Amino acid sequence: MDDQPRLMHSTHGVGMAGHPGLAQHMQDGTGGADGEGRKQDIGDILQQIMTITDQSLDEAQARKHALNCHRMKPALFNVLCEIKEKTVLSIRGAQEEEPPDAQLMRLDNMLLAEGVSGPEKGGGSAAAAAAAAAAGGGGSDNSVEHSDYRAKLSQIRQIYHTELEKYEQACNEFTTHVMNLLREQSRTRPISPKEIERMVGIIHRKFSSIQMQLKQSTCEAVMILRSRFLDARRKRRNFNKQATEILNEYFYSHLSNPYPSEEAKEELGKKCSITVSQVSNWFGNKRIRYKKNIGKFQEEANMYAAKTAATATNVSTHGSQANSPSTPNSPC
DNA sequence: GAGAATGATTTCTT
DNA sequence: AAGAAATCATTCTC
Repeated sequence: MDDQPRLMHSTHGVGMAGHPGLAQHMQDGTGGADGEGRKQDIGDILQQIMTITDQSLDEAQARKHALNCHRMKPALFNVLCEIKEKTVLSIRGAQEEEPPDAQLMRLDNMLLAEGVSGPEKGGGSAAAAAAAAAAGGGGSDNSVEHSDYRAKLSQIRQIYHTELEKYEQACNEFTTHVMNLLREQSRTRPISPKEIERMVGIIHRKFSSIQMQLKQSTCEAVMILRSRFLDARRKRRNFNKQATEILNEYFYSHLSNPYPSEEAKEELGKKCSITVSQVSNWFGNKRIRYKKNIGKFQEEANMYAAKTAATATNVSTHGSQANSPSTPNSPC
């Protein structure tokens, strides 16, 4: 009770000193002359506001309505909003730090690159393709591993998207809810649209930090998956005997120029169930190793020369073209 | 288990 | 960009 005059006085003081809105309202009233009467008016309103909680619900409701309809209400509301705005801003100014979204961008880029976010490319990302190409080796095993990778990646993708959607939905729902609540409350307490906007911003930041966590853990999951599959690239497996045979046959039958064309590489790759780059690797290795130690490979060279010669004879005798190399034999 | 063989990767050259 | 050369990392063979 003792407080109220002080409070009224101080509010009044602020209103007069710092808030032209109320001052103006107070001055351009209908009668004009008696400032004392206006002060009394505002004092009454504040008194009513302060005591509203002591009243019964019905009384309060009626009082609330009366206050809402009061001609001074908009002015008072504006003043209170301004006071609040000033105090809140001075408090917030210090604690409001803009989180660096560089990390968020990095995460987004990575998720996009890994094919987790963004359009689905038949479940296969660049990483999956790389894993497939790198794993190479025995056809069936490789494809099993590859599909395993793809399945796991799409699982991660699916979880990521459902979670993201859930967060977005929750964020929207919560924002709408809070906005409605604040709008509703702004009828009885000083909440400016600006403040509602700021509150929405805060909610969005909170939710985006949750999203960031989701993105981070998704990235981690992809990295683990990726490392499991891509680290297996060094876990090479030797080509099967038949593939090595086919490659050697080509190599020794083209010993004078062991550089298969792109088409020849593709054909060899198909025959051996390996990729074109694996064919290139094989020929690269073979050329350099042969050149380094021709003597060591002499026996092998002779063997394949005999073999291709035999095949050629067989072909010419039977008039069949099956199994013949793409280029005529040229024994060294 | 040591060393050879081999497929893949990296770096340099053409 | 393709290939040579060096090197790495794994697998095979003894």
